[in-house]
Amino acid sequence: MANDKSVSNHIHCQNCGINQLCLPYTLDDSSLTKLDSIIERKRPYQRGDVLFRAGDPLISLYAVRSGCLKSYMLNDSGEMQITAFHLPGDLIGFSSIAENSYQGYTEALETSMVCEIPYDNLESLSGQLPTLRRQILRLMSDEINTDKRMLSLVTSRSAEERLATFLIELSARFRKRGLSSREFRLSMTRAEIGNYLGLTVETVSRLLGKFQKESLIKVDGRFVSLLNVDAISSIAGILPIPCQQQA
Amino acid sequence: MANDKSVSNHIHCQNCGINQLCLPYTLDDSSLTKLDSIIERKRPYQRGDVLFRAGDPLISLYAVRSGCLKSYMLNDSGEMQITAFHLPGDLIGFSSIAENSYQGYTEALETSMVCEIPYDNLESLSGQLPTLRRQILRLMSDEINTDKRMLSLVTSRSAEERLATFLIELSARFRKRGLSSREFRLSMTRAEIGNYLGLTVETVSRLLGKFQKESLIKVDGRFVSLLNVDAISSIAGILPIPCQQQA
DNA sequence: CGTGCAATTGACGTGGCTCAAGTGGTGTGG
DNA sequence: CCACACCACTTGAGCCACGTCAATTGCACG
Repeated sequence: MANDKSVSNHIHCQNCGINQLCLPYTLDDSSLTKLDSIIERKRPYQRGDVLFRAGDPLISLYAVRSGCLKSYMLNDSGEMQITAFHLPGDLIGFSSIAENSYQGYTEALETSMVCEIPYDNLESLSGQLPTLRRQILRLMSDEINTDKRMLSLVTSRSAEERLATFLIELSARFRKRGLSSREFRLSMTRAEIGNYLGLTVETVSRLLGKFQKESLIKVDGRFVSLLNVDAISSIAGILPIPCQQQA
Repeated sequence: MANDKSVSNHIHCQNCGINQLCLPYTLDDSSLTKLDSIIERKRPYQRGDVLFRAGDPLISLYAVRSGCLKSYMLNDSGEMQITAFHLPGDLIGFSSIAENSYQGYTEALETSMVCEIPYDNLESLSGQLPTLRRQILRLMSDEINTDKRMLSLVTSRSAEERLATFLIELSARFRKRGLSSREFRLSMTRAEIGNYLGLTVETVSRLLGKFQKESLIKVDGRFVSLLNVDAISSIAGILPIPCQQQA
């Protein structure tokens, strides 16, 4: 409990299985060593543990090594709005740079390992390493893109389309990480999925049931198998016959 | 029509009225001169003119000098989803860095002047100028933040709350630019507002009428006056008594 | 003066929310 | 080992905010 110093000194970016999804991508050995030297690795976070809260001064960005976390904001009425689920390789905290303080909360959904990257060190290191600088920009740009696509999803698509998109994108993220894209375990509750997609728990539950009845997926609690990826994709808006309706 | 070379050589970042909202913020004179030297300024864009299209290779970021523009994406069915309205000082194109190609469309809503900032030049210049580098990160971080707040707005707030928030935020952006925050002209149509907020034209029109009937605003075509900013803010969710409901 | 788009307004339909009840799994304490 | 509490999840019934469809008006432009 009191032990808060770095553990697992044998873990380094150099031998991290997901480094090509993370900051190290494209870095040469010497740059990688420099980056590795500023990163701190701590004990795992347990379900419900909070990495940071809105208003806390920005100290570090976080890179997910293992597990799953959620980021959320609280509005003026204290209601939670989940803005992202984080998987291994994801970087957390970009939204906090502008104000130099965290703009929301990040919390572990299950036992998770994260790397802490002191922001000031990263900032000055990026001055020396052009590839690191470019990778930071790439990752931030990517987050902007993801947010815009998410915006498009929730402003104009039906509940069914949103959930199908959620499943397909989660599946794709697992594949990128070398995990099964056809069968996986949801780290988040139905309520959290609903909150993220702008739906209620009941709607999420009903739709998962519907998808199962239509043999698109198989659901067993938190475990999901995608039985008909093409059909789910087509519901998600990657339509097979998109321009059939005509003048 | 064919004249595509830089005009208005007398315009420089140094004497630009909105430079403290834009990239130059915090730059010293010598850095400012360097930045200014890589920026190109072209003829104004007219309503409907497109700056870039999804898929075009990323050449430049754009800074708005005057006017108003919209950014949008097209989904697989070809439907437009507006992701941002841009006012003077805004930077456009951050979402395109990751893939090195534009990820959506940007189009002028009215006659607009923009500064074109060749991305490769900006990238290498940012290696020499730490303040410029930090400002880019700040602006990108800010955009991520704005998108997350927008996400929160459309996933969980009612039509009335969304429109009120839209009016309040637009008002705040005008104030920042030294314009009236109480009376302004909308550059976008009702349909564009609705598209942005995830509502239909009809709903936007009805709500503007309702707000007017309640003496919160006065509407005359594209001209809007905010008569009761506090009341609109409170509808927007900046509630006067946010924690009154208790256990 | 006619054409066309933006905006308004009304009538109507419905997707997804709300409320409510019930089930199942899991951890805890007796 | 069981009893109980708690939480995640499911399922049904009813309702309402907002979308859809349609008609009308107003304004700008050629």
